Amino acid sequence: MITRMSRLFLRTLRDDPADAEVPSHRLLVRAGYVRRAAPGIYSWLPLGWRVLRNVEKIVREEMDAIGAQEVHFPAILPREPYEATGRWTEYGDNLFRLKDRKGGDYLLGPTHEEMFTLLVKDLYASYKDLPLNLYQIQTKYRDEQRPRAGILRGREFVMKDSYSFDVDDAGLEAAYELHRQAYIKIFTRLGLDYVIVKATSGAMGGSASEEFLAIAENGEDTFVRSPGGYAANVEAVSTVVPEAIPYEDAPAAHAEQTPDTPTIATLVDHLNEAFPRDDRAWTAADTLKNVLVMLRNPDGTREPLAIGLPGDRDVDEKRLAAQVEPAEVEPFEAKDFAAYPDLKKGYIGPRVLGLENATGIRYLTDPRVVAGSRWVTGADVDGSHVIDLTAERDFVCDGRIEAAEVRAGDPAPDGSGPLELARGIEMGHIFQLGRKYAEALDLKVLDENGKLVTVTMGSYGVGVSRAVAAVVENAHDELGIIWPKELSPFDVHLVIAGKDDAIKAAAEQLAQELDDAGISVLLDDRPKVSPGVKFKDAELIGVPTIVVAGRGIADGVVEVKNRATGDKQDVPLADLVEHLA
RNA sequence: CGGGCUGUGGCGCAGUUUGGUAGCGCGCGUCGUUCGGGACGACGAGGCCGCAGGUUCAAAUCCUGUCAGCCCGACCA
Repeated sequence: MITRMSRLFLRTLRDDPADAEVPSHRLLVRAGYVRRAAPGIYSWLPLGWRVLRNVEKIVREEMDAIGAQEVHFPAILPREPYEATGRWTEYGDNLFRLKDRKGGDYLLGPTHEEMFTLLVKDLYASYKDLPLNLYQIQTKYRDEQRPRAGILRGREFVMKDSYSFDVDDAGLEAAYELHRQAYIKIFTRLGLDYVIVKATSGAMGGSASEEFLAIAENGEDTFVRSPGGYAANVEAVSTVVPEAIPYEDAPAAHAEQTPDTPTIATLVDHLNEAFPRDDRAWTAADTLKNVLVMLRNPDGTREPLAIGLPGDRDVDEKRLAAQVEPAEVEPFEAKDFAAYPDLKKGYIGPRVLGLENATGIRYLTDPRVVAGSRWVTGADVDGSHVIDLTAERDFVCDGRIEAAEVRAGDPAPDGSGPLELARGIEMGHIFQLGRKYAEALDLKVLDENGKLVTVTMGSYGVGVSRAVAAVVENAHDELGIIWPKELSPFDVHLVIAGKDDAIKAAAEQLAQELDDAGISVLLDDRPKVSPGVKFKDAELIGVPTIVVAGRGIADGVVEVKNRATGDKQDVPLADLVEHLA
């Protein structure tokens, strides 16, 4: 069927909408793909709906190809399963909750682990039924505190989620690898510039986990990569541990007066003035900073934690949070200091920290604090620091922690060169869930010995509606969108440029021929619309091939334009179908 | 939840300081001219000025409250 612009439910906007900031949001609204219905909630117009379905088609094909079977759950879900896994409360305000007329609790599904697990439990009971891979393409609901960036982060969005069910770890790993390969195909077909990064498992629990990030300036996730191909989420980067340093001949630690040096900067200045080094100046990296936080465990108990790290680095809150999960990090407040009189704020040293020392506070250090490394650090007396305090000889810690910020130029853990920081949009997430949900919901099967075993699961997601926006972020210019072939709402945008009946007739015939050949056509047959407007709209809408039927018709040719490159070429009418096929 | 900015026809905005007939551009309708890079003229339709109170003879404009949007931060399987 030929789609006619004269009848298409579409209105393009000449100006950028005032409430849109990021390119994908601006362009999808301007070009008439979506309209905002409520904060973070969008309606899809004919053009947008076609693109969304194209994404779904790619996802379906690749999921079907690995033997996953499509199902469809309700979006509105009962409370009980989410109560069983603790997520009714864990999700907090992010959950859209509602009540039925009898007062029963329901929720709009933010994700469907529980429902899939229960469905399998409902029907299957034997190892012979496994492995099993199920997926759905569903509308998900999360009442985000601050939806933003249009389609990129909405409160209602379309997601493909799939789940694998296996009897053993080997099966889970195979299912995971299958998904990984399928995702590579999906994101390649979407035309996204993406990277696969190691991720932390987050609140989902489980172990192995990777994220597929579309590389984009407007992305919300920071990741690192090296020239040698290493890539990881910032939370997952491990520090390269320096060699231990022999310390037999190291000078003894000595406490010195360092009045009015409450910050690292003032301390370094004071050191260089009062205790200059022979070889070089003191820097912040010579100091050992001890940061205190309070951890709140899921059961509500609180426990202090001290973190020792080089003074030139700050604690990265996300990295710290990922390390101490499921506990939550809270600030160490004045009243907490009051409870530990040995802590001298601004002059805290490792010798009062640690389970075996005065305060009994657990003390974890950055991996860079290796045996034999020498530090300037607090002397636990107001106005005094210790110089040459040597790790292992003069103090010990209770363990290591990866909580220091990662900086551009830091070495990649696999030796593949210096790290670079970049931003990405999370497009897919695969992980080996393990038995967390199966245990909570009691999904067990009989194994070949007739013994009950808990099923192990994997969970895999693709942001389908988000992909539409991510692709636009990746592929646009100042004129509008530039769709990759597989996503474009149409194969060809045919513009009638001219009022001649001969031009119209030729264009109509071309449209029919293309359509007959299975090439979908958007025909701009709007009467009384000037060619300039039609060209601008075509560029804004972003169909990759624009064909102009205009003055060339007299010579038996049309102009074929490549939206991406701007290349133009005259093609004889008779050759057009073959040229575009 | 903190900080900043903003709510006026479908879209983009002016008007608010100093209260007194609600305006401009785009878009939309009719007619005519135009027709390869967002054409022109004429006439026209469309607005409880976010909402609720208050002050006043009179409120888009002043006061109080409230709701919403956007951006930054915190949060985010």
